[in-house]
Amino acid sequence: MSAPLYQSPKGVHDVLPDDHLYFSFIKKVVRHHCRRAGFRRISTPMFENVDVFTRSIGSTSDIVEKEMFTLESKSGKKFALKPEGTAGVIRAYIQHGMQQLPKPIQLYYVEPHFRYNRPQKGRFRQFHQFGFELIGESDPAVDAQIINISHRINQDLGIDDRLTLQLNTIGSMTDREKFKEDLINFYTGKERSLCEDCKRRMKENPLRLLDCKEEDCQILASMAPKFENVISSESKEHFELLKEYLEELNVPYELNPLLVRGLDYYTHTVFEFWSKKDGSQNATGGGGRYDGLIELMGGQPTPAIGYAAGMERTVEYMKETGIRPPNKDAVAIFVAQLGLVAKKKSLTLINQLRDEGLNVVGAAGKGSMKSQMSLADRLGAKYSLILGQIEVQEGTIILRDMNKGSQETIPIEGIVEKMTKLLGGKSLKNKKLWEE
RNA sequence: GCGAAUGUAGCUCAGUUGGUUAGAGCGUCCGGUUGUGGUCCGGAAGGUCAUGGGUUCAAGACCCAUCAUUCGCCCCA
Repeated sequence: MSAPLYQSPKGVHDVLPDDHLYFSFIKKVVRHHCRRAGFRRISTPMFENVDVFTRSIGSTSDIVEKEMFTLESKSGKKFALKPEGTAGVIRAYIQHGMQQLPKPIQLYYVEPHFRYNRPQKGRFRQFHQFGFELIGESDPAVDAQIINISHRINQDLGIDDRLTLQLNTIGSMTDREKFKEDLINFYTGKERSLCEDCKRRMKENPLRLLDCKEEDCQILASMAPKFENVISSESKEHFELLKEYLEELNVPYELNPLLVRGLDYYTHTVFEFWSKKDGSQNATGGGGRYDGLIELMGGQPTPAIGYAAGMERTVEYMKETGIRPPNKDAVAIFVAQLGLVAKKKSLTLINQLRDEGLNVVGAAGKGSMKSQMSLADRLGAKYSLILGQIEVQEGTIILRDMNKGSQETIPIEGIVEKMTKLLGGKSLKNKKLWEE
């Protein structure tokens, strides 16, 4: 590739028309499921005060430590491009007094997000996520419903077979703090037997110590304190009920005691959808309960749970699975024309056909019949309508079936109705689009 | 943030141990005599060989830097 004068910065990409077929389809499926379940769409700004993220996600998490795109205003205010969706939604929830609204509050979003990390397969600096949050209900039945919706979305996108649902509970904030302490106590004095990564983990993310692949670390991990001994009976019961509900809903899951999420605000239920091929490396989405977050951000103590998934990864899995999204852009009719009078007539004809809700393209320039037909072919038009001087004079038009390669000359009178019938258009004539 | 590989036309790639005007297939455009696509045939356009330096009489090929992509690690969507 010879370098163009300008190219997109590292790790960020254009979404080209072919990929938008997938994006549109994913959005449609997400919207469908969210609406059915009472979620309403929200968009939060592309950037927030940096504190919104450091406070919620946790200042020691990787996302905050090294993956945030930060901006600074002339007056020295610090902002950050949003690295994930939940923090902004919760900020908006508190700011707009949604605490006063009847619970639960259910919100969904489809937005770009930004993380400054080294690009890789399925990992970009700008990427898109859809997600949903349910605020104000702590019952495990809600956890089951949220997981069920994400599972159903995967099913409708055709990628469910490629994924496994990993499920775990990480207890309450205090359970977890206690457990971290226990782990650190246990590992203190044993640092010599740990690999370099684990020495680092001990300081930064002790829960990950249990997840190491090194043999020596695994031996130690097997002797380490168990989370079962720390978890509160309340959290345990919550998890037991959740599992029952998931079985009732027929949602298959795998228990994964080592599943930890990278954001600090999670409590109790955590889950991720892992690729069967790449494991956690390419999780398509994940979520969990965050009962402490709203209070942490200055609101009333309120339980909540959410899920978010990456669109780019979803598209990748759809492609690998061979799922082709429907092409709503497909051209139904191509109108070819020859001569000035015919061209004039074809302009109104094209308009009339479009008013019937059909996708219609006509030759704009002055190409030959040959080049017009070839264009019709490449656009994948089902039918071509051909209007020349002779037809204009005779009051006829040629209707060509592009797949069969056959054509007939018919009266131009009633052609719009005929085409609408043939292609099943959805008339937009005399209809205000907002009345739909 | 760490380690490694790659970078030749819109796309997929050739390009011999450095040697004159840089190649193919696909795609694009135009033709194959009147107003008809998908096949076939012919022709054309399109590349300062990612960018910038350096070595050499000579560099797409060798060296360095930069940029981008890809693959591991870390982490995550």
